[in-house]
Amino acid sequence: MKIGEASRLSGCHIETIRYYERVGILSPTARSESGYRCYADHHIQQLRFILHARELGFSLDDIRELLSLKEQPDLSCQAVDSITEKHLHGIRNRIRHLESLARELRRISASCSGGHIAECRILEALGKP
Amino acid sequence: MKIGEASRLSGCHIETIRYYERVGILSPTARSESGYRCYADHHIQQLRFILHARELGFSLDDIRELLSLKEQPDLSCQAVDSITEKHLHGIRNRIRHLESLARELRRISASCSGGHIAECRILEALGKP
DNA sequence: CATAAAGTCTGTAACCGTTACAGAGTCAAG
DNA sequence: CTTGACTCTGTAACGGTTACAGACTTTATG
Repeated sequence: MKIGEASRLSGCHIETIRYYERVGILSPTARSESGYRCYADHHIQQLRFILHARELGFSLDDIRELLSLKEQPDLSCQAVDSITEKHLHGIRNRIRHLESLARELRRISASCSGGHIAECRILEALGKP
Repeated sequence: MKIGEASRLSGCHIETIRYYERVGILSPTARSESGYRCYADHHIQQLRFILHARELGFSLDDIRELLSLKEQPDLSCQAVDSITEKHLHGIRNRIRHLESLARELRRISASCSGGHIAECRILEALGKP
């Protein structure tokens, strides 16, 4: 199967598929006589895996590791857990950070009483150290 | 004042200061005979403004606009409000998105009962479309 | 069978906001 | 005069794509 069909089946953009192969996330593909990439079912599965993991915010490095763990069925799944936990932790940190930004922004924003730029409390607040 | 002192006073890295000037966020600087950039107080204030706005997650484009609004004291501060609101809105969206990722990750993660990779529910879940 | 249209290839650059580095020049203190 | 700290320019890297340009191949239509 060629890249267009792989793209339709996996949901990944064509350019992204080529990119994944280039950076070693996706297994190398065979090539047709004319140089076209040939995809097999396991490529589609990998692409779906990558897509879903990306949607969940995993980095390509994480995904690379998850895919390589997947190849070793006898290993304990502790490593998988740990990657997942670390990622979840990172997400929670980002949420906390964004929440504190939102609080600060609301505070600053609430101080505006709708006059002219000269008396704008928002700009004033942003200028403070 | 030279860039080192501007950096110390503003809290921005030297490289970042030069970058801000290059992309037109920071006002152009005068140059000494030997080509060194010369900073005045208003540059320091701009840099502090930029730094604080960046810490609050505003994009450089937003900041460019905020700084240009700041130069027009007679305008209504509605434009400032609207940039702030839009940014706050974006942050809330990102929070919601991250929260849904976190929920999904917890769900997936909870399904793991600690066996081998072969039966790993996390990897299985990630492989599903 | 010729041609047009769609698909694919490679290589390169753009996006954002920095940061880092190389190699050259400048300035102040000892 | 030399050493060290500072600054300059230009370029490339980071992550994760996406978007080209220009060449080639395959498929569909006349």
